[in-house]
Amino acid sequence: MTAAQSAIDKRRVILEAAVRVFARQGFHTCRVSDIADEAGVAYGLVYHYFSSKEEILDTLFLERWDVMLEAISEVDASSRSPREKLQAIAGFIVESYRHDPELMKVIIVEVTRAANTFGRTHLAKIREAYSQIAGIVARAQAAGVFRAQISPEFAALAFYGLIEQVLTGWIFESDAVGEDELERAKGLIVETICRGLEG
Amino acid sequence: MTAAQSAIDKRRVILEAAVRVFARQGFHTCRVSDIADEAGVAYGLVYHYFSSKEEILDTLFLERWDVMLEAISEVDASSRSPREKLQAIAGFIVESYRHDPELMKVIIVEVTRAANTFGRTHLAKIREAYSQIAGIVARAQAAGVFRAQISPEFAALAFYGLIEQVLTGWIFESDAVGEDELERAKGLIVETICRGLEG
Amino acid sequence: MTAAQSAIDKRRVILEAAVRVFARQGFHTCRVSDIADEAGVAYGLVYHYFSSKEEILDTLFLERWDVMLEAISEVDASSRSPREKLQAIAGFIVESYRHDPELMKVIIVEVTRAANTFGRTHLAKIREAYSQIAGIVARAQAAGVFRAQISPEFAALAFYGLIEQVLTGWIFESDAVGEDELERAKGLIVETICRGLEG
Amino acid sequence: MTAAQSAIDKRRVILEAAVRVFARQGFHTCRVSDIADEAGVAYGLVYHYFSSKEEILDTLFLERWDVMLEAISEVDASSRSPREKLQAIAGFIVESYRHDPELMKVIIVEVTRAANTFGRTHLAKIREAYSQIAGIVARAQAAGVFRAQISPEFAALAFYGLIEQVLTGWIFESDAVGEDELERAKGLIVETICRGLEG
DNA sequence: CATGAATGAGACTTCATTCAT
DNA sequence: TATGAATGAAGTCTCATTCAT
Repeated sequence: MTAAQSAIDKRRVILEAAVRVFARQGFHTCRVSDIADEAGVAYGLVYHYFSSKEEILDTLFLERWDVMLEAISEVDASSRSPREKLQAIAGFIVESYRHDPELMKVIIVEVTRAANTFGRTHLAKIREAYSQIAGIVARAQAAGVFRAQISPEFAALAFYGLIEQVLTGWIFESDAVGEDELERAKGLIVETICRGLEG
Repeated sequence: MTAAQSAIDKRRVILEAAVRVFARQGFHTCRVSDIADEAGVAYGLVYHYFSSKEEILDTLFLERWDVMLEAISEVDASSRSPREKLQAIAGFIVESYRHDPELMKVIIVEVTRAANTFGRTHLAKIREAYSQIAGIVARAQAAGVFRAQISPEFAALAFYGLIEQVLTGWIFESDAVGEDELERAKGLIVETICRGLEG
Repeated sequence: MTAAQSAIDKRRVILEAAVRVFARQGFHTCRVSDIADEAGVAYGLVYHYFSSKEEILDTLFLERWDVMLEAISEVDASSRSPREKLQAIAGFIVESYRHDPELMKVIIVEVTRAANTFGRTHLAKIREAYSQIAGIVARAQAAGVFRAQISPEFAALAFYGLIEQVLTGWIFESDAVGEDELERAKGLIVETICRGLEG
Repeated sequence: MTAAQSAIDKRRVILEAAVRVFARQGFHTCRVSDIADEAGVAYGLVYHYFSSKEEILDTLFLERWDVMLEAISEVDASSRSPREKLQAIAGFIVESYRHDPELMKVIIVEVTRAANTFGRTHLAKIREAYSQIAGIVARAQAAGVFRAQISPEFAALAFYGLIEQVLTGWIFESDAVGEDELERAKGLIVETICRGLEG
């Protein structure tokens, strides 16, 4: 292993430690030293790789959010039906939670729902996701597959708000969420948003 | 004015000042002295009426949330159709925002979306609202008006998540929200949740 | 009962409440409002009768200490033998503790042993007691009843230090002190100081 | 000098500064910033080494008290006569005062005589000293060197109370205590407690 | 790269005391 | 006399960040 690789590794070790610490204690409650301890590195090293505690959270958010934006783009570019596209997006987010619940908890609880602090900072980035979803809806409406009564922007808010609320529910449920519940939710999200309660 | 009234007034003055300060600066960013200054009272008087900064926020939340829970109960007890009930609830919340946007901002941003701090504290209270909404859905399903595919709990999350996301959007929109947009949203919320995008 | 008597009573009620509160919580730890609550009077009334929290303690100490100084004077003026005089003084102090342990606790713990704060304030008054005792010893030495090797001032410190340590031991013993132990101590104090351990 | 040594030094510098500040202003009256200023270090460094102002006092007390307990143990283990043992203990304490009067002032005034606060915290530790002294007396009684009339526990209280009162007298005497007075006291303490005033 | 000692601004909370009624 | 609301100064502790080694 080269020295450069080691450096990259340490940076990654700190990021992964930060996920666990943020998930456990919350961004505001934890101290930088908690992250250093969890990573098993010295106090000051965190500041060698990141300029502030905030930058760590920013990095975690942006890395993951970009992955999601790309996933949404790919979905949108595919030849699926509108409903299948929403299905794929919901599925991707639920899978993200299944794969790394701690990271998703941090991103939702500390960023997208922390509307006044980090949410505000990343508002533009968050809205990119809404825009893409709105684009899917808009084209579905143009194609006559979705009705035009509900504006694409409103639809995007509704779709994303629903997903976020479901994830938040899981995050703060005392019990771990079962595999089958995760699987079922994927379908229900889209069923609800596309067909409604009255069905 | 009696002394007792004056006391109640000062307490109210502090609460209303806190709404403005929390809305403007955020709960964590503001200092207790900011609240005292905004209320035009001495520092210590805040602690005469409240045991901590947290208790002020708790008070604001509980006062307002109880009003909402009662409103939901009344709606539920009425003889409206399920859809009209959801319509009335969405309408009530939107009206709350129209009437006092700063208070609603504080409650949503600092409590219900601050999932890790105050949201956690008031989880049980917040879930009471979900439960009542779920009850409306459940009875609608039993009556065959709503389809049974989507569980009442999931439906409640979806309904409330949608509303919260719309309000959050308004809260962080740079422009003030127009009267007609508020009015239109009341209908769209229920239309979306009941009929879906495909409608 | 006249109005003037009522006023005197209230003052006394506050003093007696203060004894209980000081004994229970300590002078520094208790708040003026604790005293008011214990006395069943309004907050501000305490300041009607006393200019400060300190003055309450001063009053308690001076009232009781003057009684003791007078008792010592009377003993000294009597025609008893030196040893009987010391015996009478030790007996008086032990009886004071038996009669009102809370008041004695306050005076010892919060004043005479609080050497840096109130002890300092009342140093002169406390030394009056030492002086009187030293006088008894000095005259006993002049009369050849006590040996001259130990200076009267040193003897007074020894005598009073012994008594105070015994009382302090009782005060912080978890169990209440038995009647017979109190009675026995009266004799032991003087036996120890007059005859020594080697006897 | 290594970094580790430097760290230890700073901790010691703070402790020694605390002794001077506590002796001069008293524990409750001084501020943590006074200690930092006296030590010539930044405010926060005090909290780097100690978790609270209390812990500083605790450390000072325990360090010194343990030295004394050990000295008493050594004395007790020696082959001296009972009276010589008491003489050695009294001598050790008086020497402690001669060597570092400020530290002794802090320990007596702020801990052993602060019966309601730190004295209470360290009651068990303080009583260890009484117990050891009582042990010396008990064995002297068993050997027939001391008379059995006075219980060992009472004798220990008397002995320690006498010493503490003498030291307290010195501490609050306006003039510094002369070398010869210190020397003379060593003998008088034991002479008084062993032979009594009547001699 | 790595360490962790050192810095110091900042905020909450307490509570003795005053004063209008 | 009596009340208790109102005042505001003061002090502890936290912790992000810097820096010498």
